[in-house]
Amino acid sequence: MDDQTRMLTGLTGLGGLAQADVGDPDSVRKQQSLGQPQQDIGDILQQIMAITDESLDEAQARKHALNCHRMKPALFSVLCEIKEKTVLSIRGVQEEDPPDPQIMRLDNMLLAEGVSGPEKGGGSAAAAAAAAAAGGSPTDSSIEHSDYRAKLAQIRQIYHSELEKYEQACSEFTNHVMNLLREQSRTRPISPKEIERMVAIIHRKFSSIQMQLKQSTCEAVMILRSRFLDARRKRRNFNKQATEVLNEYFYSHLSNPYPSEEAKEELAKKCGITVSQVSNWFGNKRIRYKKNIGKFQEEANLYAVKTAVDAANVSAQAMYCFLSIFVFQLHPYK
DNA sequence: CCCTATGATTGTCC
DNA sequence: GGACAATCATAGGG
Repeated sequence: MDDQTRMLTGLTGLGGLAQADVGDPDSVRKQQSLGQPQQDIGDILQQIMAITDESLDEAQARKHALNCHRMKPALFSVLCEIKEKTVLSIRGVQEEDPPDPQIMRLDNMLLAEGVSGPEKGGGSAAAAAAAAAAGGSPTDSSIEHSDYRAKLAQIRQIYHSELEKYEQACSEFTNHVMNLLREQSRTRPISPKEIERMVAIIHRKFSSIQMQLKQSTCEAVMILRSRFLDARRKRRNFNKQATEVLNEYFYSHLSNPYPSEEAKEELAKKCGITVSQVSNWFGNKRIRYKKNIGKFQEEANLYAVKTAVDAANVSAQAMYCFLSIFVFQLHPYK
């Protein structure tokens, strides 16, 4: 049982006492006489304990009786005071929550993606950014571009309608609770401060729901982005010459196929691809070669022969030169 | 249409 | 931050 419920139960219990008192003016005098305070407290406790067994109607009647009781205002203020001292002082301090970093991240992302921002600029800007990031030419991406925009708009629309629903539900619920508390504050010791805090609690609850909405919207946008922007979807094989250059390097450095940063740049330039593409290529090549050396044997031989021939060409020239000199030395002036 | 090749991404490890 | 391993998604050949 929480504090408030306990307080309510206690008061309705007193209401029961009050009802009995109203019916019998003598009992007030009896109660006020110093002779039987123990007895009275016993009665009150008895009734408090009994209240949970009563029906709603009975409780209502007791509440009404309490409201009419002449001691009620005094009792009420005492209860308020006690409550203020205990409950509020314990819990009333650690409020004022700072802005949640998680929700701020989500907000920023939704804004950046054009979901939560102003209607027009955001979405198309994001789509344009998307197209640019994808590296596609404006013409060939225009179909996907508009598709992307349409899907984003759909997400946006769902997001806003859900948000509106949540906000409406939140304010409806808040109003309902506030009215209820105001109504009850006529019988229970509820201060305005407490109502305020209850509203804050409700808002926190609803904002956690809102966060879930934001979270799932972000996920949807990420999925959409990945569907449209994932470079794997736009993969093109490198041209033959580029593959040749890369393979030549790979097989001629088979004992240590790790090109330096400079070598990568050189290869990238030769092949007309980016350095990271070179890195990807070597990463893929190394792992795939290692996994199945047999499969690559033929290719390896091919490039080995190729480089051998190249080397031979060079050495043949050298050899010819050397031999010429040698022969010249053997047979000068011949 | 299925299967393999291949470029890119993601997550993990050092 | 790079290497690696697993995986994705498409290209391309039969």
